[in-house]
Amino acid sequence: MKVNHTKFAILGLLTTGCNTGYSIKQMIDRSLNHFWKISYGQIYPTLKNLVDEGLAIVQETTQQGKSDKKEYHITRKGQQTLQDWLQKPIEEIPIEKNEFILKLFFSRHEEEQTAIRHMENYLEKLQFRFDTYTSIETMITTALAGEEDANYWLFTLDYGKRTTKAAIDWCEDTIRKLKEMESGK
Amino acid sequence: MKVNHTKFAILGLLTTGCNTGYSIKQMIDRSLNHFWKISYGQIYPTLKNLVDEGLAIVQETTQQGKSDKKEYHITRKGQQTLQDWLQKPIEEIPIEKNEFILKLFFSRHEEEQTAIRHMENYLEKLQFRFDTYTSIETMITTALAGEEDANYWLFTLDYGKRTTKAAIDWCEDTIRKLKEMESGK
DNA sequence: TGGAGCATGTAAGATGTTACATGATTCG
DNA sequence: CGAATCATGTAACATCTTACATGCTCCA
Repeated sequence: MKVNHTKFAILGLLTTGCNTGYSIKQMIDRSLNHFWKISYGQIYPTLKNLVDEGLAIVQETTQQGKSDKKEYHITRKGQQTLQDWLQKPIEEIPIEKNEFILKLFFSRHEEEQTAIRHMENYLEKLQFRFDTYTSIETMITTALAGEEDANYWLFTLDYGKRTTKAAIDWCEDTIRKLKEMESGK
Repeated sequence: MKVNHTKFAILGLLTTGCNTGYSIKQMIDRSLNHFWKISYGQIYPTLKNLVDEGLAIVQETTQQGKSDKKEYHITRKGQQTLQDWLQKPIEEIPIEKNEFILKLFFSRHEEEQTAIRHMENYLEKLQFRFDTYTSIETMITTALAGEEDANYWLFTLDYGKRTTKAAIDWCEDTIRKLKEMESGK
């Protein structure tokens, strides 16, 4: 029995004030981006499915002038479904498919110089990511102090920050080791 | 232009002494498991493609008694292709799709008690993973001291250990915070 | 007037998993 | 003798990405 987590991600987002496909996508890109991502190609069909299954309802707003807009709202049945999913503990820790680490694994076929350059490139990206997390954190702490969700959002961000920090430290140490390997030849 | 990393993972494994679909799968499950995984449903067709593209050759061993066994070996062209891929720096850090963090994000719909239980379950799994890394590390350090690949394998393991350790620390701290939230109600 | 943002959607293809089918050997 | 391990493979399905198509509003 396999569950479609994407469906639940969208169902969950309907409870956070996002109620159009567009705003769901935005929320994902801005806040869930470090542990989940979904494309429009999944969002719109899934939204339709949710309505078909009675987990959400849609109100089509065909306003004057303005283009069509579909507002989705979670139903009681949808809330129950979300609850059930939340209650269920996860079975396995996910495996992060990491192209960079994969390349590193085979790097004896490369020169140390190249490996070092790639490592520095990766480090830069990690630092950028860390800074992004920090600024989102500041934003949540200041702007959403009262929001009920805020605590949990901060937990997930903290997770992102800590694992990224660990990766940054690893990068720095590994660059050092690679430089030693190179000079010790 | 999208590259099929799986193809390169298999090509790379052909250079580490794995030369049957079965042994490739084993290596993936035992050593690449923390940053890459591939099912048989991908391995065998990919191996066939590699041969079609001239990146590998196959020697069919139809031994007496024993069942068929296909030994794959990388060709010079395959080595070049692997090299080219290794040279190319990655464009983006991967996003780890994490079901657990996704659930946590929506956890205000749950009771703290439940969240704590889930957290403890996750922590346990992380600790198990960490221990696995440690034992693989010991194995590589003792058994493969001379192996050319060993250094790079240890780097990737260190990455796994450090990020897992960071996640463990985060778990412990977050459990503490959740307990405070609960008692402070 | 042109670009950014708001807004919805689909079709084709890439990618990956699961379940199934088969059969030999080895070890307890 | 039965279970585990070695060994290869496919078909159906699930999942996800990319490219495309459309059209509005607001602002510089």
